[in-house]
Amino acid sequence: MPIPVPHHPVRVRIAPSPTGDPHVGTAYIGLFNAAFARAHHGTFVLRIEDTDQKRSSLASEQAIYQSLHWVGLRWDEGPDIGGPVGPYRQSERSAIYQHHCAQLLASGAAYRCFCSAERLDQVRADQRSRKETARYDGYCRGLDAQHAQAQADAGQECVIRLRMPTDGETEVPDALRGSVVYDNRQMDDQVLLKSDGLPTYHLANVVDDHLMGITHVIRAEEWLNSTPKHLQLYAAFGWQPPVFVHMPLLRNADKSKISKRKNPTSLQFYQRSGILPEAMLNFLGLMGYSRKDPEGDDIEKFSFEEMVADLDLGRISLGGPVFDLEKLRWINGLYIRSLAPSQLAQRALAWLDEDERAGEIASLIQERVPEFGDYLHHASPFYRGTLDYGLQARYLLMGCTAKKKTAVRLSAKASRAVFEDLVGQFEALTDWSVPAIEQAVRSAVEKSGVGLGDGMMAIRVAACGRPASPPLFESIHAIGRATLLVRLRHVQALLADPRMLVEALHAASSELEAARQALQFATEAAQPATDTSGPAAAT
RNA sequence: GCCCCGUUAGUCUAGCGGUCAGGACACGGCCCUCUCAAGGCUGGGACAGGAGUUCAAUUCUCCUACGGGGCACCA
Repeated sequence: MPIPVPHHPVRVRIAPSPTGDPHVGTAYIGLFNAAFARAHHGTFVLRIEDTDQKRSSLASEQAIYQSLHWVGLRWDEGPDIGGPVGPYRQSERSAIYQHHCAQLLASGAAYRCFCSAERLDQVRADQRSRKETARYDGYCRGLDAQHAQAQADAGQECVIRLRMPTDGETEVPDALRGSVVYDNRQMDDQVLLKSDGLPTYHLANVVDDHLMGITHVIRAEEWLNSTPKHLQLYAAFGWQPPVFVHMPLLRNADKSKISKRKNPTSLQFYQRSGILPEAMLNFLGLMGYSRKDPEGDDIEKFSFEEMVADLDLGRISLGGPVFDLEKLRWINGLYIRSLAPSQLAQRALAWLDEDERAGEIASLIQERVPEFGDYLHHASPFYRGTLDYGLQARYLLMGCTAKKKTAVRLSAKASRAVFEDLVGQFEALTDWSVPAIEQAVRSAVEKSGVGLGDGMMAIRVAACGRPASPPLFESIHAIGRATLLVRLRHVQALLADPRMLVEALHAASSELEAARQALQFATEAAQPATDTSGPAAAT
C-alpha cells in the first residue's frame, strides 16, 4: 500500500521522552522518519516530550541527542538547534496547551473533572470485576460548566477531559493497515490537562503536530489504540489530521515488546560495546523492512542513502521483529571487514578515545600492567558488551571453588539467589556509586548464605568473565549499570539452564581425558628412544 | 476481562491466485588453510489450524488457536 503524500512539503517528527537511557526503539522510529523525510525532500523534526515532570531529566535529553547523533541521525529542527515552529521542548509550551485547552472548554468539547484518584481507582476496579473495559464513568461529564469554572477558580484541583462521543464509531486510517474501526463506546474521556497544568501526551501531541505542520505521524504500534482519541481531538479543533503510519514494535526473543530486562535497549550499550553506528542503523533498517536486488534476493547490507533511494514504507511488514543480537553482530562484522585496515585502526582508536571512562579504567588496571601489551587484556572486560563464560567461569558462577565441586547443586541454587537479589538491587539503585554498589553486593551475598569469598567470586566472574580482576566494586562501577545488568541477566539465564551443569561436567570430563592423554604422551616422550625407527615399531 | 493489531523455518525476511515457497543470521557437513576467523560449496529446517471463494490458494473471506499491544493526572 503506497503512503499518501500530499503536495505540500513533508514534515515528520520523532518525539522521545527524556526518561532513562536513549532507547533503540527511538533510533528505529527515527530512522524511518528521517529516511521518509529525506526521500521526499521534507523536514525531520525532533521534539522532546518532557511533560512528565517526575521522570524527565535534562541528562537524559542530552543522552538522546548524543546517541541519535551517534547512529547518524540528523534532524532539521529541534530543541538543540531551534527552528521556525519552536519551542521544541514541551515543558516550554505550557501556555500553548492551556490556551488550546481553554478553547475546547469553551466549545464544550472538553470539561473539568474533580474526581479524586481514589474514586477513579475504585471505578476502575469495579469495572474490571464486572469484566468491562476500564474507563472513566463520566461522573463529572454533566457538571455545569460555569459552576465547574467557579470551583476551579476557587482553587479546587481538577483535570480537563475530552468529551468523547457516546455512540458511533471512529475510523482510523492507517497507511499500513487500511482503516481500523473503533466503537466510540469503548473509549475513555481522556485527560487532556493534568491537575499540575501540564498536558498529557495526547493533547500535547495533537497540538504540537498540528502547530508544527506535521504531515505524517510515523510512530510505534503501541499508539494505534489511542489514535481514535487523537482523531477526535483533531476534529474538536477543526484541524486536518496527518497521515498515520504505525510501525511494528521491536521485540524480545520471547516476542514481548522490547524491554531492558530482556535485552540491551540502551543505544549507549551498543556504542560502548563497539557496534559501528552504520551497522546499527543498517540492522534497524532490516527490522520489518527489506530491500532486494534485481535477482529478487534480499539485500542485507545498505547505507542510509541507499535505503532512502528506494524507500517504500508501504513495504513494512507488520509482524513484530525480534531484535536479534546475533545478526547485529554479523552485520557489524560485515562493516568492520569492509573498512580499509588503516580506517579500522583509526576507528577503533577513536572508539576507545570517545569513551569517557578511559581514565577510570586506566586507574583500575594500572597496577596490573607491566607493559602496554598487557593493557588490552586487562581493559577488555570493561569495553566488551556481552561476555563468554568458559568452563572455569561456569564453575565459579555456580558458587563452586575447586575445593568444593561436590556441592555443585546446592551452590548453584544459592548463587542463583545472589544474582536475583543483585539484579533487583542494581535496577533500583538511584545512586550508581562505589559505596552503594559495595553495599548491594555485600547484602546480596550475606542474605544468600554463600560465603563472602565464593559469592564475590561468582559476581566477579559474572561481571568480568574471569576470576582475576581489579577490585570488584570499582570494576562494577566502571563497567556501568546497563552493561553490568545485561551480563548479570545473561548469567541468570545460564544458571537457570540445567544443561549448563551437564555441559560443564561433560567439558570437565573431556578435559580430564585430554590431560590423561597428555600425561601418557609426556611419559612416552620421556622414555629413551630405543625402538623409534621403522614403521613396525608403531604397532 | 474488554478493544485493537499481527501470524512464512529458532531468528530477520521475499512472496501480493498457478513458485522446485527465494535470500540472510544461527546450526551441521565439506573445501580452502600453520591456528582462528573470513570466504566458497552444501545439508536439514517454514506457509499456525479449520472452513469457504476459485479450475487453482502461502496469497482473498470467515472462524478458531496462538503471539503482541492498548485500556493512567506515563509517554
